[in-house]
Amino acid sequence: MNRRDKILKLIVDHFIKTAQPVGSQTLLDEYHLEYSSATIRNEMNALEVDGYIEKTHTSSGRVPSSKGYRYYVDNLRESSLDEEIKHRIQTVLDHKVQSAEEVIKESCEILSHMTNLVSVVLGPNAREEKLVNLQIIPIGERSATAVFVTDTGYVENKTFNVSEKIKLDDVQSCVKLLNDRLSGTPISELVNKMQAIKPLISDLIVGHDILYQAMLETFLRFASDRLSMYGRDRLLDQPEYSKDINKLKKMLQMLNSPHMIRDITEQGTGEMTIRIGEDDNALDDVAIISAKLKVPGQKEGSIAIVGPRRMDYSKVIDYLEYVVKSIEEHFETHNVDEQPATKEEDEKWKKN
Amino acid sequence: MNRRDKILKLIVDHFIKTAQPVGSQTLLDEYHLEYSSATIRNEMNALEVDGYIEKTHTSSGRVPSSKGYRYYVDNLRESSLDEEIKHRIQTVLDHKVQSAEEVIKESCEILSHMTNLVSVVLGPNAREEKLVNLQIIPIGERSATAVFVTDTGYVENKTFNVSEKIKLDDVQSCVKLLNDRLSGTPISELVNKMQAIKPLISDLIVGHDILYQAMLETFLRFASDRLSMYGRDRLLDQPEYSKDINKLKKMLQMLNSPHMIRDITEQGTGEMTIRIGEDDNALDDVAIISAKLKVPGQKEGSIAIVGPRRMDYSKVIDYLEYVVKSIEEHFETHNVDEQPATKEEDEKWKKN
DNA sequence: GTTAGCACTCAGCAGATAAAAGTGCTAAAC
DNA sequence: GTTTAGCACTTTTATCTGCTGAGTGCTAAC
Repeated sequence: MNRRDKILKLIVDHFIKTAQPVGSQTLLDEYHLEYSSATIRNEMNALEVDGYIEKTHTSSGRVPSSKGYRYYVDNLRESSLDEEIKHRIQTVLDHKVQSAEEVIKESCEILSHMTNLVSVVLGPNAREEKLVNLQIIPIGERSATAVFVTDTGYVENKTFNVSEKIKLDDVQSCVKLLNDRLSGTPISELVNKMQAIKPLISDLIVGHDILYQAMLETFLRFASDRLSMYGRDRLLDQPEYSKDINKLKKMLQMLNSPHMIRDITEQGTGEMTIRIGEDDNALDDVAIISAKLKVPGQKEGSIAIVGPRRMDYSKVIDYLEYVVKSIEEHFETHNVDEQPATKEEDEKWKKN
Repeated sequence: MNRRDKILKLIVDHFIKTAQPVGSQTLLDEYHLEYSSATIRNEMNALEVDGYIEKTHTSSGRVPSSKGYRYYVDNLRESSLDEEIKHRIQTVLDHKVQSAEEVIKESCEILSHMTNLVSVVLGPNAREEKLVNLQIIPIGERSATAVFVTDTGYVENKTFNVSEKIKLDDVQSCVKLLNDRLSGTPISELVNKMQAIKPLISDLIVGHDILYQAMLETFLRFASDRLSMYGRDRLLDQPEYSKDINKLKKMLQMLNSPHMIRDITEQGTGEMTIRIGEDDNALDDVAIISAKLKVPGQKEGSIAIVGPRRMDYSKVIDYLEYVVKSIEEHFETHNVDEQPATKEEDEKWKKN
């Protein structure tokens, strides 16, 4: 590894650990480098010019930029799998009586616990679920129910109040428009598409915002029904959030937002997608590491780790990869429903 | 209402609204009282001597004490039911297709939303559920599973690792002790009883803390399976928590703790129990308003509102009462399974 | 190309000071 | 015997000031 890369790696490593901007002297003191702080400063300057690191103010230490993290993830990180995660996951898998759902749940809890980040699961089946039909049914003078039906037969509904009287014909044409445009849309794309349609609805009908809002909320409920999160409270232990409640609020909002389902689902080409928020982006100071999860007999699901950009990528990526692989292998080789006990296990039970 | 009460009421009212200590001048300015600030000060002094209000420091305004809140709740508050909550709950109840569980869920979401506090439900059936049997089953050299079974047939298990080898005999006698002592215990009392037994176990077995911890965690999972919470994130909007993350952490911890189930369940004589934390108490700066919920055909459940002591008691109590009563009446008069449509409703459907 | 040295920047912290919001007490007014 | 005006006193909070430490960038020498 060349010197510049080495320095970038150390900066990212150190910042991940301390959450403090890192300076040339600190780096020298901490890692006993064989060149002077001035040299490091020169390299840092170059790294900054190229956009890998940033300063928080003119005379501060450096902080990795989004680009810097990206480069780190792609080229600099070293793998880090320890025995503990292996052992804990193995314990879960050894425990035969559990369903796939339970195994996934427990694994994600371990994942969250060991990374101190939030883990999110989009259950199998849900990833490719499509909207089939949408209805708005008046159930009184001033209230109506929005109903969503998906191709897996799932129904979600939400009753809402309308403040003014809305014309039934308008509602009908609005529903027709929505069905024409949205039928067959996978739920992961639904929010995007709905946003695109919004102006069309607003032309069509008075009080469109109430209608639109209601549908969005129905969808939100719909989404959160198939999205499980573990370890949300652990965010409080991350210094970026414990020092700035507003950041925490923003983070929680985004975890609850209907866009979450898309962010988890939207995969790159590989098995694992690493999304690092850009400063100008909605993701902001957030990183999402998500992986596909294939369990035989079920459609594809996803597991993701969500946290601040300053996360231990090496650890998170390797842990997540290990967990997903372990679960997949487990369910490929074992048949969940009829579980033949191994000789070894038989003996243990007899001892009892 | 005598003058002292009036002043106490205003202090509590104002503090609930602003979360700031309230002084004599503020009170005068804000509420145009017909006596001077000096008189108010005298009364405040008396109220402080009697323990209804406190100072945060020598020359600060006053803050209601636990006793003050209590008195306020019992004697001073005025009922406050607005149309909005009635309307929103009614909308939920009008929507006939929903099960009791769904109705309760939606109502609690409304409750949380309109009070900006957390609402907690202990589902019907769960309140009187009793532990029947407890087992610890070794499933390998270094791991074991704790299993809980209740009288409703519910089973919860948790696999855990042991760091040292624990003798099987010890485990057995430990399990026996636990079963002897705990069988038939309602889940609400389980944590208390377990705590009492802890020293006995520690005499009995090496590595007892791991075992005890595992059982506690099993129970925690058990408890959280039957406890639903709504609006946890709204705590962030309460100034007491948005200014002091540690308080927030403590609050979340207590919401997650296995004691929660007891705090929600432990009822006084009436339908509604109002628990206001004492300073020296574990509840600390927390108030819990909980109500029994009886739905025909199911055992008793509970709905509770949890938040900082500084909460709008008038609103919370009346809202909660209204919601519980509405749900109960709804399920008393309506048979959920076969729903005869009223004439009025018939017509609405035909119009469609 | 590397590094020692130096001038410069800026956040953060410690005091100092002043203002604001309170209290308690006393003595006069009602 | 209350009530209240007035005043001295206390404490928090905000603002300014100066100082320190961690950092940078640049230049000149190695």
